[in-house]
Amino acid sequence: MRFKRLPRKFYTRPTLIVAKELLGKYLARPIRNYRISNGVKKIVTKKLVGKIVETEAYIGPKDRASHAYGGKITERCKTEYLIGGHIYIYLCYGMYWQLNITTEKAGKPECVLIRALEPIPQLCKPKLNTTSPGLVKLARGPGKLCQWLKLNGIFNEEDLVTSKRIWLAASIPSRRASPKRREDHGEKIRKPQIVATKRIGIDYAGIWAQKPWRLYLKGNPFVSRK
DNA sequence: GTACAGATTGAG
DNA sequence: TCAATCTGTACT
Repeated sequence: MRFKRLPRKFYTRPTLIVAKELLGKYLARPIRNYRISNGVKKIVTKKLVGKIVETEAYIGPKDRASHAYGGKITERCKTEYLIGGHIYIYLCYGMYWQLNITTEKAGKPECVLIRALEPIPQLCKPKLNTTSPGLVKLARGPGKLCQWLKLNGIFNEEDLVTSKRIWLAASIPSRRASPKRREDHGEKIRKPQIVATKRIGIDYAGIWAQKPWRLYLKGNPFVSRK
């Protein structure tokens, strides 16, 4: 199976399970640019692909660190109440966009913050330069990854199950893959490979700040705050 | 209306 | 350590 998109049911499960299983999944982001050359409009397509290596779970309304704490609905956080599989993206500190993915059924304001990606050079178009020392910094951190993927408020409420400009897949394309192959669930991340720590930047949240809801792949150099 | 903190980041 | 600079909240 080649780059098959994660289905709705992947996202409509308990948030901590989704946050854990998002690790190792691939995020694809085709970018179409229009260039005018001699009065002729040309479409130039780029594509960025990265593996998710760090996530954080936000479980409102009980979670003091969640924007939906106490069940509040603001212009910003109302997106969190959509059914699992939608993008909740918001501006942090007035400068940096934060990419979240909603979980659970509609009306439950829970989501997963994507904190870091490992860019996959050979899957990007054009291919990334693997010798570049800047590769590791491209998407290490929630603000950085949105800059790299050119994500902003336009993507708020985007549906990852149907969107043509961003999606998630369990596995990467493989020439060896047979069409008859059984469903591919992608790279299996085993428990010892996952580190769970307290979330970053939410020390105001009392006991909720201590919850081990930040998850990342052990030893992965693309994880933030090393 | 004003004041201030925040799921960040890079410069000094 | 600090400041960039929007959004939400708690005030005046």
